[in-house]
Amino acid sequence: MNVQRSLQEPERRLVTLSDVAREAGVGESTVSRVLRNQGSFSKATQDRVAEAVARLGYVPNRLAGMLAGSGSTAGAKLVGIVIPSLTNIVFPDLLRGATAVLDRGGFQSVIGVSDYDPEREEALIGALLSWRPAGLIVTGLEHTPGALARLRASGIRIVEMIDTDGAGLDIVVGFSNRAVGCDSARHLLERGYRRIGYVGHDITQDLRAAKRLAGFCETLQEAGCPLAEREIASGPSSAAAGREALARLVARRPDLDAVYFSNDDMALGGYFHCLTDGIAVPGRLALFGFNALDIAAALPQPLTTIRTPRLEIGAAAAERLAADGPAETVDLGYELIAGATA
Amino acid sequence: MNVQRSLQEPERRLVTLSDVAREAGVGESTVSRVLRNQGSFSKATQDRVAEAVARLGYVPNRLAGMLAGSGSTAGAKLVGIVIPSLTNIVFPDLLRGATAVLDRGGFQSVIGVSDYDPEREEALIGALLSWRPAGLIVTGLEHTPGALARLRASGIRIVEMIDTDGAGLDIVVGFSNRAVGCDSARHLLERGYRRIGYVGHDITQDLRAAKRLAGFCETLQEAGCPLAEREIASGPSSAAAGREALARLVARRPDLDAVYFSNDDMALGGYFHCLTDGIAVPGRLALFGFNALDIAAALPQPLTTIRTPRLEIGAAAAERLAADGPAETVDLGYELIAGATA
DNA sequence: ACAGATGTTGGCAGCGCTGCCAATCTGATT
DNA sequence: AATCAGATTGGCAGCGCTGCCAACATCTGT
Repeated sequence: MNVQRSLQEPERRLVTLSDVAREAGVGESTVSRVLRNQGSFSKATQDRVAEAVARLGYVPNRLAGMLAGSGSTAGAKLVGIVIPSLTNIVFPDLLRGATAVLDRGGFQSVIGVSDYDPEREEALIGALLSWRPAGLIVTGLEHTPGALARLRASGIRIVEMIDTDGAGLDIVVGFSNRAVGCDSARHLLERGYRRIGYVGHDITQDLRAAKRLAGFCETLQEAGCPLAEREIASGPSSAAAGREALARLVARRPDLDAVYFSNDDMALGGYFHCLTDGIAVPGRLALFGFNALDIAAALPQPLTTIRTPRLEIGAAAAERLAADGPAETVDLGYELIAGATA
Repeated sequence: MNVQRSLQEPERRLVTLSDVAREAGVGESTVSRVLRNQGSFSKATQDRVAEAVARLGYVPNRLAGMLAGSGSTAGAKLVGIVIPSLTNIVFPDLLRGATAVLDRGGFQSVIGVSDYDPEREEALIGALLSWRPAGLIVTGLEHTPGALARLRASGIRIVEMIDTDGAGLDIVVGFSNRAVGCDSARHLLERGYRRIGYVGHDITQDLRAAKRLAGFCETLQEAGCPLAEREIASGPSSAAAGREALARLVARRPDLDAVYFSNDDMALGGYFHCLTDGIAVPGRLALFGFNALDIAAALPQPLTTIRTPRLEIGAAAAERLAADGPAETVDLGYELIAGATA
């Protein structure tokens, strides 16, 4: 009850496990066992420890615990997660899916955001590795040589999320962006659209979008109906960028009858442009997005788009990380949402 | 160059600092100094250490470093951040602002997401405290008694973000949600709207929205023009929820001339309902949001809303955490964006 | 009554690193 | 040549906890 001392002492020493042991009149290892609910101890001991903990306001020191426990079976219950951005809802969703599973398994997760910068990703991987995590979840298959080397050398479980178009290091969970592009093209072709354009954002930043576009173009090509025109907005994807880019595109090519967007953010902006300029959708111009944002379904005309299993990917990544199965690629697929815009 | 051993040994031991010391032919402390670029050492030594590190593929163990360094000046360069959600863009923005500053200061951040659950927040605070962080950034001023007790007992710097309407523990950075509500009401009143309704989401989850509404209602009341009607959607805010809720509201009260939304997500849904049903905005019905989402500015009619300095709040929170100034409340204000919908 | 299970407990050596201090070396100063 | 400040270095004791092992205590069945 007396916390006065904190006012006097220059550096109040924090309560440690051995303080608790002394207070409870038991050994340190006993306290440790009780706190981790591991091994055996009597009910009486448990109560005395619990009391002592409460009385002293003891907070275990995870740093020490993980250090001491490292190298053994229990090991560090910790995983690192690297994502490129937090502003695109895709990544928070992946995070939610992963942390839900991880939390349940008693894992702590440490997150790094690379801002789509490969160099920064490499640095983050180094930083996260220095936490000695049980595993690492990263985004995409493309990494700097340095990052790849570190990941390989780490000897821990690595999960690469989202993209299955290419070779992974260990475990890969996602879907084929390339196939998404193909299916999107097929959908437009089936509906009779022939003068098809593309509106995207800076593709050097977003390799997955590039893969979708590649699949899209290829399918159009095979159908003898190549992509008519493309308009790339500089900078990251956003509704504003999509709106402006579509405006430029239709100004240049008024004959287009359908536009494929790099994602729903861009497509929403495109849709708003059509509303503003009185371009009939899909009569005059069809719009096709990617990601199935919640908001895209609430538009006056629900957007035609692709739903990706983001939470499921995050969850599957986390599950694979905890289990120790073989290296494998898990394709969770996607779903074409036939809205009212294409 | 030979990594064969990993194939033989059951548990390959990780390279440690003393391995590096041996390889470089120097003492452990020397390696430590070089790696942290602290204290003095010759260029020659530095090079030899760097080589040894590269040759061995050494990755420092942060866990050990922080444990050993704890209690001293350098201490743990670590902060914990607790936010209620990742799906509402507000929080990723706060995070971005904070981590940008924190990274620059050499801090690592560990993030916890409470899902708007106070109990879960308390648990997260406990978990983060066990990392022995230099400080903690939490969201809002309302916490469970248990959480408050832990925060107080921790003895570390605490920053509460976003909300300045109430008493904080230590440092508070944000703006007055109440004032936002008042200003929003004033704007509508000035423009001549008199039959004003409210569309919100589950307010028990979002205390800040409740404060805005309180300020809003009070100002209307003072103007002798009380809130005419309100419609609350269950669950979290979303465009779909806003759309449906507004539909219900106008069905019940077709006489309303303006609607205040709990935030832009909801307002966007409301706007879409108006487009769908041919309700003229703002002629027949004015719409007012909150948060100034990017997408709200790209609508055919830019949404009238409130821009909040999210990045700045995160950054200011991080700065205050690192510095050790006095406890204070920092009001970063907000900006009314007069769009075309109200 | 006694060996052998089973349950409970404490001691102590690390985990890998940093802080502190003493040792050594360098060059400049007297 | 002696002295000294400053630069450079290594040794070692922890940081707070967990894993391992030995020491008991208690309970079986014969």
